[in-house]
Amino acid sequence: MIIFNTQLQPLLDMLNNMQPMEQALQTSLHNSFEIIEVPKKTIILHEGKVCTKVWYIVKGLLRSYCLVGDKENTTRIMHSNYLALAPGSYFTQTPSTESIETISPCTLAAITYPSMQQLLAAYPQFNYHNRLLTEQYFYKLEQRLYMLRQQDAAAKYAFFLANYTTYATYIPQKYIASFLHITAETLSRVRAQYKKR
Amino acid sequence: MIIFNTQLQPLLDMLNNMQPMEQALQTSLHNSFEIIEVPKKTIILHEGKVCTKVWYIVKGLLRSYCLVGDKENTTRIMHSNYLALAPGSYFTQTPSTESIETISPCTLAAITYPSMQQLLAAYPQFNYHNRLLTEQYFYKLEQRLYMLRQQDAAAKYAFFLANYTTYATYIPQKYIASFLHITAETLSRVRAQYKKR
DNA sequence: TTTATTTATTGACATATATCAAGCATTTTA
DNA sequence: TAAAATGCTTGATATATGTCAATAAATAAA
Repeated sequence: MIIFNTQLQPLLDMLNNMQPMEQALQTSLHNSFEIIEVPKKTIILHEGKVCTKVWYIVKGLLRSYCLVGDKENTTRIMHSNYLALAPGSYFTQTPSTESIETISPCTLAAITYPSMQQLLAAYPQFNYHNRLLTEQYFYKLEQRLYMLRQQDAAAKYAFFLANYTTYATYIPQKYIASFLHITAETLSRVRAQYKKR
Repeated sequence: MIIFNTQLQPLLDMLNNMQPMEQALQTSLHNSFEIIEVPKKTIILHEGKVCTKVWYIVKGLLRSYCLVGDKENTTRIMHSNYLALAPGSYFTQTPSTESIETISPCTLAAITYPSMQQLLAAYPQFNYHNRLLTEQYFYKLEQRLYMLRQQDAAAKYAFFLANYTTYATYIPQKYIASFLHITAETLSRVRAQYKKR
C-alpha cells in the first residue's frame, strides 16, 4: 500500500476500504486533486452555474441552499470526509439550482468533472467506488426526506440531533432551522423545551 | 437490432437509448425478467423484508409508503416505464423501512438482485446504464425533497401537478395528500380553491 | 341493481407554527 | 477595546393547517 503523506489520505483510505485500488489509480487520483483553503462564508458554487467540480472536505463545514420563493432553504449540511457537490448539476452538467457555501474556514480537495471522467474511463475498477458513493448519497438523501416527513418541529429536531450529533454545535441555528424547514424562532423554542428536561 | 415482441420492449428501448447494448446482453436481460400480473391494493414489498427484486412497471400505478408515528406517508408514486424498488433496502440488501403497494391492477416485470448482479458482472457495459438510472432516480428524489420545501399546501400541490400531470387523475387523493405531507382535508380545500379560477 | 364500504367534501374549532417586534448575546470589524 | 453587525431568545398575535364530525359522492361487493 502506498502512503501519501497528505490531507488526501482519509479519502484514499475510505475508497480503499470499499475495495482496494490498484496503485496506478491511487497515484492518478492523488494527482487529480487540488487542495484549496477557503475562508468562511465563501460561495464555492453559485446557483445558475454548472457544478464542474467535486470537493472532498478535508476540514470544515459547508451547506448547500436554494431559494423557494423569497426564503432560503438549506438543503444539505456537509462536514469533513464528505464529498460536496450539487448532484443534479454535476451528473448532467447543467446549471445548478442550488449554491454551496462554506460555514467555517475549509480545507477542500477539488477534482474536476473531466478529470473524474478520465479516471473512470482509464480505471474501470473505479466505477465500483463511484457507484457505492452514489448509493451512499442516495441513502442520505432519503434520510433528509424522512426528516421533513416527521410530525412536528420537535420531532424534526430530534431526528437532526440523532443524525448530526457531532457537528450540531458548530452549525449556526438559523441554518439548522432552514434545513428542518422551520423558522429560527420555532427552533429556538423547541430547544428551550429540550433544556427544561 | 433485435426486436423482442413482448412487453419488455419499452424497457429495452429505454436502455438502448442511453447506450446501445450488445445483443447477448439484450437477450440475457430479456430472459432475466419474469412478467407478473398483480391486482389492485397488493403489497409487493412489505416493510421489514429485504427488497430482493426490481420491478419494471409495464402497466399500472404503485406507491411506496412508510409509517411516521401512526401516520402513513406516501414516499413515491410510480407509473409505467418506471422502476419500482426500495433503493435503501435493495442497494444494501437490508430490511426495508417502506412498503410498496399497487394502486391499480399492474403488469410488472421482475428481476432479482442476484440476476442483476450477474448481468453487471457478465456485461461491464451494463454498469453504465445502471449508473445513469441511479442518477436519474437521484434527481427525482431531490425533486421530491424540493416539493416538501415549498411554502404552503397550495404550492406543494402546484408542484405536484406540474410534475405528475399525466397520472394525477388516477391517483386517489388521500395518497396524493400523504405524498405532499398534508391532510386529505387540506388537499380537498386547496383543490376547491383551484376550481374557483 | 341494491347495499355496503370507502373516499372526498365541507364546516366548526383547536393548535402548531409563522410573523412581527423588542431586547439580549455573541461575533465581527474598525 | 469599542462599535457595529449579526444571531438568538422571548413575547404577542396572526394564520395556515390539523382535527373532529357529518354529509355527499364514488367505488366495490352482494
